[in-house]
Amino acid sequence: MPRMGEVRVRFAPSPTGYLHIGGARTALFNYLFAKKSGGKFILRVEDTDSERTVEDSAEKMMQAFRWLGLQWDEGPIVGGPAGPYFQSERLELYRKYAKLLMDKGYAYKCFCTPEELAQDRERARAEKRAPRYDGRCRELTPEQIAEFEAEGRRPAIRFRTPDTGVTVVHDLIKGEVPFKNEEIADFIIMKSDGIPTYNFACVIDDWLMGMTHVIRAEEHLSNTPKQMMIYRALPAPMPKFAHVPMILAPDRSKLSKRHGAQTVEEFKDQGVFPEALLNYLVLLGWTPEDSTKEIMSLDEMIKEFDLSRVSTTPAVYDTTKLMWMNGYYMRMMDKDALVRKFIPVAAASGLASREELMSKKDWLGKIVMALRERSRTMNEMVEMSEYFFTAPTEFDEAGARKFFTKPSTAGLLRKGAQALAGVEDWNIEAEEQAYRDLIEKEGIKGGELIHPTRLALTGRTSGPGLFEIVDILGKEESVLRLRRAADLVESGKLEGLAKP
RNA sequence: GGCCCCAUGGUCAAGAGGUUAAGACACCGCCCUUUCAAGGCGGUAACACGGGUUCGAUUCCCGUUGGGGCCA
Repeated sequence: MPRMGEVRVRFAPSPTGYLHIGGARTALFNYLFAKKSGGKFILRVEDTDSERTVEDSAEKMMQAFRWLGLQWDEGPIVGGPAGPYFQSERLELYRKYAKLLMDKGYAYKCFCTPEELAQDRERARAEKRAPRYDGRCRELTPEQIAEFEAEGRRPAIRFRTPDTGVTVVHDLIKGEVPFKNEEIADFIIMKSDGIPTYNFACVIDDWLMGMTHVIRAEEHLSNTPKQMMIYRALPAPMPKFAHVPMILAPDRSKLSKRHGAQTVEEFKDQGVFPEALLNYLVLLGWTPEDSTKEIMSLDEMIKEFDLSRVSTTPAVYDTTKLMWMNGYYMRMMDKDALVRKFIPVAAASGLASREELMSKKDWLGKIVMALRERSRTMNEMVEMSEYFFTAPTEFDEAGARKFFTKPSTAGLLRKGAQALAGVEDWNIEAEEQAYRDLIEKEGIKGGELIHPTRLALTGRTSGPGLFEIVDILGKEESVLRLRRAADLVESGKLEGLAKP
């Protein structure tokens, strides 16, 4: 049994696909609220709609939670005292309580077929009336019921809503939200196939699982009075409700597949760090008391989280800021951590084998530190590191036009190669000194040698400091690439090698 | 269509009757500099509209418009 007074909250996804960022944010708020109050965070899978349930989806979502570091206290895999945590395994429970509500007169059998109901809705729409159930099966006599059943019709079960009065939701975020009972038509709690509807299963589970607070997306606010009616009929203690504003796509519409990256998994695949994603998400709809403080660890979020500071305004997510934040986390990360994260991504991209990478950790450390301030995601970093692993076969077009067209450049590159070849003790200072000496001897500006050298070494015009590159590449490779580039410049055959 | 929620810069947002209306991202400029970043400094940019209430409304109330949600 749950401890008396223990806070219990849940995140209850429908396994219809991947965990999207709106769901992740709602789950995060629940998690923070639970941890802040020393309570339990429960995961429940709402998989009663078999048509919409996607194979493996629940597993994928759980993986996403694990990756984010949001471990649930009760739920699938870990179990718990209030299980099972899959709704599909709780059907008997819903049937039992639906019967109880019928016995008490709060619910009744409805024999209207989905087709008939659809027709009614159609007609209502045509007549510009609110489509709502007219209560036609409300007062069926036992004889009529027997007759329908004799015809083989399977009834749905409807909840009888009050005709008068007001149901007010005392929402922890929105405040008092009143709904006129007359606006709420009798609604189905069990479909004719014996499957509960969302509103019903949700109440039965939240009740039986001992939820003290229901923190969920605002799209459920309009469903809440119906759920409250069920709690009262059961009767069951009512949890406190908190509806968090939605996260909208950049065009201000509801998040959907056509809006590009918006699932946790996609961000993971882009090389976004879980701590950065979490940090970004927590700021969507919530600010700590010191609103200038944006960078927060999960522990700090737990310490500072407060439902009263959750905003009432829907938020549009902005991947630009997420990317900035990820870059910030990257810059804060130390060498070893970066190397650890770099290896799997680099291996997956085919830059080098995992084994090879594992054997060159010191060398990778230099790469990672050179690129740390220039990349926002691990994927970007790996992409930028390419030339450390393979000599460039193409050269930036604008760069080649600028730095590889002067005939004197070839000679300069050769002299540069020679200078580097002469460096005894291979370290950044010595390498730079060799180049500086050459620059002085030639009486040229630093850039005249440095820019063509960078292009020769990397094929690119931007990147880490030249001597960092030279140092990482090593003497032999640097000299080789410089000579090869010199040959190329001399040949004048830049066509075909230029990358547009 | 009915009901419900929401409305501060391009985005996230603070503010809760009297403020030069914070901060962050993005953008622009300057500095630093071998490039690109990072960093530093500075800048452009907002209270949707109309009525009230009030000595005074971004802030409170009503409406309009717009967006979102639920009924589906």
